[in-house]
Amino acid sequence: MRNKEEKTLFKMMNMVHHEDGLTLGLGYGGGRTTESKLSSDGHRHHQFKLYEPSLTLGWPSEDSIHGGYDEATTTTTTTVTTMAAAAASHSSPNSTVSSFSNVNLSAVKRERDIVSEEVDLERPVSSRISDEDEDGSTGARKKLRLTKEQSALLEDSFKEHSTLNPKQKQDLAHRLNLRPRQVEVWFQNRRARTKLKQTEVDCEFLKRCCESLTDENRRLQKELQELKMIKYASSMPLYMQFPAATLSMCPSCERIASAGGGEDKAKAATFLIGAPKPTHLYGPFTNSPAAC
DNA sequence: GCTTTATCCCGATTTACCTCA
DNA sequence: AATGAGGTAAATCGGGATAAA
Repeated sequence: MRNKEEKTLFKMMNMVHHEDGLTLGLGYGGGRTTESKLSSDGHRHHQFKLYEPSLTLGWPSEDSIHGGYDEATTTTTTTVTTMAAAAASHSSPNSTVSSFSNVNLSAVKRERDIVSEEVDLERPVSSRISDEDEDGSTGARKKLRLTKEQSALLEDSFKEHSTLNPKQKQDLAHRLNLRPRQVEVWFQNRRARTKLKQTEVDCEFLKRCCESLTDENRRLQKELQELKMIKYASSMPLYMQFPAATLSMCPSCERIASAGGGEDKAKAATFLIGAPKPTHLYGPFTNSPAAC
C-alpha cells in the first residue's frame, strides 16, 4: 500500500537529514517513522514519531509559550478544578463581537466540521464550550485560550505521538474538556510549529555550512593561484626569472646563461631561449584572492 | 477499474488576544 | 490610561491523498 505517510516519508528521504552532523537536510524533526493501520472502528491510525533532531533549538518553556496567556479567557466550563477556576475567574475584557462575516463565510465548512467531529454527545453540554460561543449565534468568534494544564497535557500527548487516532483524540478531548476538533486543530498547529522551528534550525545550519564552504573555497582559490604562479614562473625564460645581474652572455655560443646558476639552469636557459615570451609577466591569475 | 464519500492532513491565511513601547 | 504595532496561537479555508463503499 502506498499511503500518504509513505509518500511523505519518500519526500523526506529525498531531503538528507543531518543526524550524524555530516549531512544536512530540511526534514522536520530530522525524520520520522510512520505507522498506518486500520483500527477496529475502521479509521486509519497514523503514528508519526519524530526522531530526536540532531540539531535542535530549545523549545520555549510553557511560560514563554503562553506568556501572559496563562489567564484563561475561555468561557469553557470545566470539571477540572483549576481549569474551572481559571475559566470562571477570567473573562476577556476585549472580547468583541466583530466577526459576523467570518462566521457566515465559514458556516458551511464549520458546519461540516462540527457535524463530522462533534460525536462526543455523551458529554454534558455544560462541560463543553458554551454553544453560544460555539455556533456563533452571538456573532462572536471567541478565541479559546488554553490553560496551562490543558497545554501541558497536550504537549505531553504530542511528545508521545504527534498525530492522533480518533480514539486518542476523543480521549484527549474528554480529558481536556475540549471538542475533538479543537484537539485536532491544536495538533495540526503544533505540527506546523514544530516544522517551522526545524526549518529555522536547518536554515541556520545551512547558513553556517555555506559560510564554512565559502571560506574553504577562498582558501583553495588562493592556493590554486599560488600554484599557477609557480607553474608560470617555471615556464618563463630564465632572463625573466632572474635579475639581469645574474645573467651573462656566453661568449662562445652567444646564448644567455645564468652566472650564478648551475649547469641545469644553463641548460634550461638554452632550452627556453626560443620559447615565446608570455604576454604578461603574471598571467591571467593575478586576481587577489579576495576578489574570488 | 471508476466514482463517490468521508476522513485526515497540510499550507496558507485570518482572527482574537496579548505584550510592550 | 489609552493606543497602535507586533507577536502568538486558535481557528478557518482550500485542496490533496487515501480508504472504503
